Amino acid sequence: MNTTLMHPPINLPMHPLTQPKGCKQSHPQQNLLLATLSELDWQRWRPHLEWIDLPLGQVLCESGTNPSHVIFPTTAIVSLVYLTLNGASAEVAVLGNDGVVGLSLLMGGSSTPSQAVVQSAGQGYRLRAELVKNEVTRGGAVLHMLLRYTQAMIAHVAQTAVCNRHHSIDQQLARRLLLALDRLPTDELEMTQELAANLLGVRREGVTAAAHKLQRAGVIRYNRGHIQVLDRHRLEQCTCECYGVVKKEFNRLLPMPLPLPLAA
Amino acid sequence: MNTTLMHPPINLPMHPLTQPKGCKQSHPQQNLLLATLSELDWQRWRPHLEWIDLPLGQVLCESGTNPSHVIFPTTAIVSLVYLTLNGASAEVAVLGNDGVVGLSLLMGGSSTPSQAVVQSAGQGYRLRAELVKNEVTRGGAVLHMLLRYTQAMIAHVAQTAVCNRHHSIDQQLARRLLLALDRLPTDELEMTQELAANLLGVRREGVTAAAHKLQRAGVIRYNRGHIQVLDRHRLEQCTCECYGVVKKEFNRLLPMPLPLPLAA
DNA sequence: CCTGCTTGGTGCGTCAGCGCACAGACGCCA
DNA sequence: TGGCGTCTGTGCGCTGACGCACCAAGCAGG
Repeated sequence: MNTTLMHPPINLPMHPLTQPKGCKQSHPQQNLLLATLSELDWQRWRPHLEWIDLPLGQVLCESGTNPSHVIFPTTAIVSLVYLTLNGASAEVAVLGNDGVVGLSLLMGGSSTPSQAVVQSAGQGYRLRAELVKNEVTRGGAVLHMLLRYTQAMIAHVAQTAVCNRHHSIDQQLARRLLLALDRLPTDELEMTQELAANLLGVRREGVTAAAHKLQRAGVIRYNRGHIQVLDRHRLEQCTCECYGVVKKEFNRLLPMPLPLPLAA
Repeated sequence: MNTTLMHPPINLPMHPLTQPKGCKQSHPQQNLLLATLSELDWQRWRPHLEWIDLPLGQVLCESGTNPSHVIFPTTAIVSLVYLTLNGASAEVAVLGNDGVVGLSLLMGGSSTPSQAVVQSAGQGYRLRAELVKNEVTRGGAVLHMLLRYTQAMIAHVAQTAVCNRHHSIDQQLARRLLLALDRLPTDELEMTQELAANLLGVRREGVTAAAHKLQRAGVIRYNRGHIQVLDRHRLEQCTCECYGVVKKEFNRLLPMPLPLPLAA
C-alpha cells in the first residue's frame, strides 16, 4: 500500500540559487502570497529568498522533524499527507503558488505530524526559519497575511474532512483534479491513478472507475499518468461543493493582488 | 437529517457577569490557554473577561457571520461543525477547557465556514474581538500561545480528515467519547446516539451498533442520552491512533502549566 | 392512568468501496 | 524488434455503512 506516494526520498538539496528573471527587481507574482508583500517588506525579504527546484516526489518536510525553511512554491504543487499506522495515507491539503509550506514554523511549534511531498515538479522560493519567526514578532502586515492564509488552510483541511466523510470517489477525484488544475498554468497534469488513489486514500481500482466515467463523459482524457482536462466547466459540475467552498474562502481571505500576470 | 445537531438556536445572551470565585485574583486554571498567561498579561485581560453560561445547543458562531467575541470555555464543550448542501453534517474538531472558540478573529478573516455549537453545557469566559486583534499586533507571548494552539487545532482537524477516511464507526465513536471525556471533570457525559451520529456524520443505527458493542464489552454504560465510561483504558484500546496522535500534539504544543488543579 | 414524545433496537434490501487476482496495453530501452 | 516494467481494465466475492420501516422502552405531562 501507498508505495507510489513518495518517489525517491531525496533530502533538501542545496541547489545553486538560480535567480529567476522576475526576482531581480519586481515582485514575484509567481507566488500569490509573496505578491501581496508591500514594496518595503519585499525589499527586506528579497536578499534572503532562495530560488530552488522542487523535483517530483521530494519530501519537503518529514513528519515529526523540524523544517529549516519555509517554501513558497511558484510552479510546483505540494501535498500535505498524513500516514496511518497500517500504512494507509490521506492527503489533507494541496498547495501551490497560492501557499507556503512550513506553516508550523510560523506557528512556533516546529514539527508537524504531516508530511509535505512534491506532487508536481516545479520551482519555488525558500526562506530560512529564523526569518519567518522574526516576522511573527514584528507583528506587521506579513504576519497578518500569513495568518489569513492559515485560516484559509484550516478551512481547506476541514472541508477535506467533510468530503472524506460524505462524498463519492467520483466527486473527490474531480475535486482533486481541479485543485491541481488551479495551481498549474496548463490544463494538463501528470498523475497516475495509483498516485491519485494514495492521495485520496482509496483503492486504485476506485480511481480507475471514476476516471473512466470522466473520460467517457468527455471531461478528461488520460493516458498512462498523463491527464488532460478537456472541459473544465463540466469537471466542476462533477465535483461536490467542497471545491467551491474552499476556493471561495481562499479568494475571500487572500484577494488577488491587482492584475495578475499568470492565468488564474 | 441532522435535526438534533443544534437545539434551540438561541443567540448570544448578555448574561449577568457572575464572576466565578477563581477569577478575582488568581489565574483561571479552568481554561488551560488562559492559564498559560503571564501574570502581566493576565492582569491586562482580567477586566475584559466576561463569565458566561454556555447552554446546550447554543450556536456560538454561525457559519459565515462575524463573531463579536472569542470564548474560552471552562466547563463547556464546543463542536466545530461543517454542514453540507444536502443537509448532512460533520464535526471537524472538539474543544473545551483546552481551547478557544473564534480563532478566525485572531486570524483576521472574521467569519469561517464552520459553525461552533455547544455540545455540553457549561461556562466560559468571553473577550471582545477588538482586544484579541490588538493582541495579534502586539506580537507578544499571548500571540505565540494562540499560534501554538492554532497549530494543534490544524493537527486535530487534519487527523479528523484521516480518521473519516480510514477508520470504522466503532473506532470513531470511541475516539469521540474520549475527546469529550478529556474535557469533562467526570466520567459521564450527556449525548444521545442521534447526536453522536450527526457529529460523526454517520447513521444513527451505526452508532447504536457501535455503542452496543462497547456496552457489551463493559467499557461504557448508556441510557437515554446518558453515557458513563466504565473503563477508560479499554476505551482507548478500542479507538484508532488518531486520538493519541492529536493528544500528543496538544501536549507537545501546549504543555500543562505547572501543577494543574483540575483532573487532566 | 393514559398519551405522546424521545430514545434506542432490529431487520430487511441495497450499494459503494475493498481486497485480490489477473489480463491487456502502452512505452521505453536494449 | 522483442522484452520488461509500469499503468490501466476487469471480474469476482466480501463487508461496512446506508436508507427505510417499524417496534419497544423509558420518561414527562396532563
